[in-house]
Amino acid sequence: MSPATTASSALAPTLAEWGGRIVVIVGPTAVGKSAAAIELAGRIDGEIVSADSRCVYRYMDIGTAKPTAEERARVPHYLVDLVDPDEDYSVAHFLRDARAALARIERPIVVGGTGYWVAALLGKGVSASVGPNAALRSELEVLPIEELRGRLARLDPGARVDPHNRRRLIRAVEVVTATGRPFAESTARPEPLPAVVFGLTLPRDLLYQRIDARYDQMVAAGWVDEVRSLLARGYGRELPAMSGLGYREIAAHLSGELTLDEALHRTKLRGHRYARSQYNWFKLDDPTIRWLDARGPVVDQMIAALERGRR
RNA sequence: GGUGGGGUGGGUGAGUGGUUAAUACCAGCAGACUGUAAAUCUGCCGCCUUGACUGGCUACGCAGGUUCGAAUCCUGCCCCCACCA
Repeated sequence: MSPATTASSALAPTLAEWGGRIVVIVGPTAVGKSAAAIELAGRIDGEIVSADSRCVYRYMDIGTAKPTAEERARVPHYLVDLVDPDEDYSVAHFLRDARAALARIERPIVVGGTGYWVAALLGKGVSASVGPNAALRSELEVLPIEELRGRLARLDPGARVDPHNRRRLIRAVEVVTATGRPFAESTARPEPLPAVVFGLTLPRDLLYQRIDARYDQMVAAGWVDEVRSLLARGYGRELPAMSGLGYREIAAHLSGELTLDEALHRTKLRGHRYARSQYNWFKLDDPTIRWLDARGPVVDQMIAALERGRR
């Protein structure tokens, strides 16, 4: 429970009063989701549930644009700094933890750019309750892809999986092996959570400018040292946690493979691509998302929409 | 001034007579998504045309030439790089 709750709960509608709907803020990277969420939280006495696959890792703060200590002191944040960079954390953990958080927060604001996670939380996503099988994975990893396809076809002739996508093929084999049932039947569909979803967006060229500027700021804020200390702690760049934009590039710079400028440049370009791909989860023509131009008074607009929704 | 190397589609850069609108990568655009999701994978990507299979046009520094046919061979010119003077 937030420290501010007592003071303002009389004024702020609870989740139940909003028809039990959870506020969700989505949008591409660097569009301003976090800032908007923090401002919104301050005004409605809300608490933030992060749906960001990079913010769950400890020691990775600058490059993931993790909310700062000050921000976290002002507004409670959930699902941040949960695991060390060499630990497993994936959508299943997220669903478990996010649901647990939602269950004990009165006015949750889910904020995140990880489309798959948000979709899963809202009930659109699916996930089989089969954990990773490291031994099997490493065995399949080195198999020629045709053999991998053949293996899945023998286990489950009807499985529909992208035949080019090794990772998906492996996952399907893993699931079918564990359950002994067709892949399609292993779908676990979580019950949908009622939500009001706000999307923040910007024209592409402006968004790219903001992405670029943000990476410049991150470097100025000591991002290179952050990566250096991660490596020094023994967190190698091959870790999934290190797949966050820029970490491997900066690691390559630290080992002399790239100049800092080259590393930064590549990171920016990957950032553009990432932003683009986020629109595949949050589509501008999705009628369930209330899109707002990030240049506008988005928090006012959100509050107005929520007020309207109450009546 | 001389010698050698080179000028290819937004960028880098393959290609050395036909199967080449032209490999690949990047950028850009669109899409997929059952425990790595900031991951992984797919499609498009000269111009015009067709709903589509298609059809047409223009292209590999510039200008000529050889050839049935040239980005690829020859000649001249322009520009760039390296070395020599």
